[in-house]
Amino acid sequence: MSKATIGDVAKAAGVSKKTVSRVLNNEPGVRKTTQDAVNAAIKSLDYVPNLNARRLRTNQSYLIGVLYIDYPSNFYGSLILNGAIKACDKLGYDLLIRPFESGYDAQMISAALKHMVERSNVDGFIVVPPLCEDESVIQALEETETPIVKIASLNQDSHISIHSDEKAGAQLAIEHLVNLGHSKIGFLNYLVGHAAGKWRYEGYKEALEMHGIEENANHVCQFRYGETTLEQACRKMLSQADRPTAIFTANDASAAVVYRIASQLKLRIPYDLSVVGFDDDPAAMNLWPPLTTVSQPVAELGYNAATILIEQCIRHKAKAALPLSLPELVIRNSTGPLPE
Amino acid sequence: MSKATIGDVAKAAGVSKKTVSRVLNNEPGVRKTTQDAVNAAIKSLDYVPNLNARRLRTNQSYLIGVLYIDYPSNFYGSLILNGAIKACDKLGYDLLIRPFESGYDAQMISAALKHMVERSNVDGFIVVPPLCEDESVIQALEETETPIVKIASLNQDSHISIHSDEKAGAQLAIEHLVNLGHSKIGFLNYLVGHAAGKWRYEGYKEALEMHGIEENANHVCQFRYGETTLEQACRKMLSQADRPTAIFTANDASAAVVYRIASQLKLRIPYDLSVVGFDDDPAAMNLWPPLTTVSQPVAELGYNAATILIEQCIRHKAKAALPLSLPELVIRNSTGPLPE
DNA sequence: CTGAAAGCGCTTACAG
DNA sequence: CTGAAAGCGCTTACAG
Repeated sequence: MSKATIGDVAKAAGVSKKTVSRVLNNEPGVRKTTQDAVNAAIKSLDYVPNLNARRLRTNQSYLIGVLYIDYPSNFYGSLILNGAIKACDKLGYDLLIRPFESGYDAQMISAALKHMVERSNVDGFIVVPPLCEDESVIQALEETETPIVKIASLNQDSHISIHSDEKAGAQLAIEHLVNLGHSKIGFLNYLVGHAAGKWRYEGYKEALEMHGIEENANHVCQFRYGETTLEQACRKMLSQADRPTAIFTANDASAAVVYRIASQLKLRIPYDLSVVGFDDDPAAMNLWPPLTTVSQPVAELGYNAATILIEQCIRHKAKAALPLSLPELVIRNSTGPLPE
Repeated sequence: MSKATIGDVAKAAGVSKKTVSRVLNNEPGVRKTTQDAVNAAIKSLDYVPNLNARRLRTNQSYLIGVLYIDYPSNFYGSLILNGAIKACDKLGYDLLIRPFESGYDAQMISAALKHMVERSNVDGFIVVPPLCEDESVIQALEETETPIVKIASLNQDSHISIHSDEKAGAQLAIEHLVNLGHSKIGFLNYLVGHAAGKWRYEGYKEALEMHGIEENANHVCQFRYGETTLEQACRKMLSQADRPTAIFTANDASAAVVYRIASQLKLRIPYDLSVVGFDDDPAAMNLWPPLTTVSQPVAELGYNAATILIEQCIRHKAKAALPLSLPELVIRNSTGPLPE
């Protein structure tokens, strides 16, 4: 097991502990032949540095915290974690997760953050939406004076936010519908207050404009998540004489609502109505016909967030442009040509 | 912030560092008045012990790892994590998660475990099914010589396994159906090879026996997870002249299959067919009519697993009887009286 | 019941 | 390009 210490390696390589330390940390100014000798000793002794000693000495924990709301079937959060773990593995960090119940309050947040910072000494935080849109959370975070990176946040002034080009994703959806001949394209947004809802709506608007289609207020419904008027509004939209022939929804969960209402109104998908969602949520796998949707590389967001947090915010390496992931259109069976 | 050290506290309380350490660790043999003085100093200095120093000195990480397979909508895994985190918070530990893709292989496992043990120095592991039923995983785990606690494992000889009384849960389901007048009660098991599948089947059998009902081989279907013959078998079972009037499924996902087949066969739930699931899986929330199912306290399993791992396996406190959580029947609308 | 000394395994600050 | 000494903040092993 990992019993060898830096002293054993130093002795085996015929150098000082400090020189071994230099090699371990890729510090410059070590002769190539010395490096090789040290590396050989490391290998032959099966040496693994003692992280706890390094932690004590450098006063860093090499731990980063992820704050998210835990709700059933949170595929988004899981993928963020997966991506972040991959980045941590690569950079020598570990991930500390901190799920909150949806009924969290400001006091629970600040107690949890205090615990993570004072006891576990996390070096930084990744904050997943919708938590990163909660001012009380951000404020509590700022009080800890610990670096943070947000994911898909509306407010990008005070902190770095990692996201994909969701607007472009929405445009992909609209373009697909226009190519199928549709011009009466509705929009159902259940994510008002989220960056995602805003960006996807912007993409919808700009794509319509690009194709010379006028936006029709009767074909657009926007709500906060949890507002139960969604179904009524959807029913109303689809019951109009001048109803849309296609609907783009800001998330797949809303698309499921459209399916239900369409079935009640005897509108067959895709023959009478085309539907495009957003998210490629596995929970939508049960929808019939299979949903055409926009998929963004969520794990990549988690990976990028952790990487930027560690390299730029913690290690203060040179800042580079933030990566912008690209969503893709996944064409399945819920979209079809404009009915004659 | 947490700048004060044990030395500052010692000075403020007029005692030695060792005595402060005794108070911090609840070691016996400190006079009450001394304790009070130390605690007052701790409070006034806002002292929080430096975990990294303790880690280095005690050669423990106060970290425990959780191994699980990551798949979409893994509500079970999430609840285990939530419960385990709660226990860790209470006992001064942190949780390191390690999700594997379902296509994992033995080499990925042992590389990941090596990393967690040698680099992150985890003090113990919690292993979630179905990973804990994989012999290659258990073997790799044993090679690390680190304590482990399994959750709901078939093999309970070599390691502690935490689970609920799933057999009793299954019996609750059958009793409910018997009370509604049913005696032709089918069983659909999609979890062969899992402890859950075994225990739920045993509960089914014993409950039938208890009520003097003979088991009918044509009313029982058992498969490994992922075998696609489930639908066919279910259709066959329900197409028989002597079909069951009620079906108990070993998990909610299988109940969803029953719903689909029943709909194809024009069997109305619950009028023509009663259905009881197991898990109370939030993914089954979309089922109509709402599914009667057995719910086990999954977060409690995670809590108990972490507690036992830390107190018994790591700290070697006195062993007590393992806790046995109790499942509950959640009656919704998929079960009704035997049709006339 | 309490304390002085040593040391866990690294890195920092300095010297050469 | 390399190293000797000191020290991070705790706990262990011992002494009284």
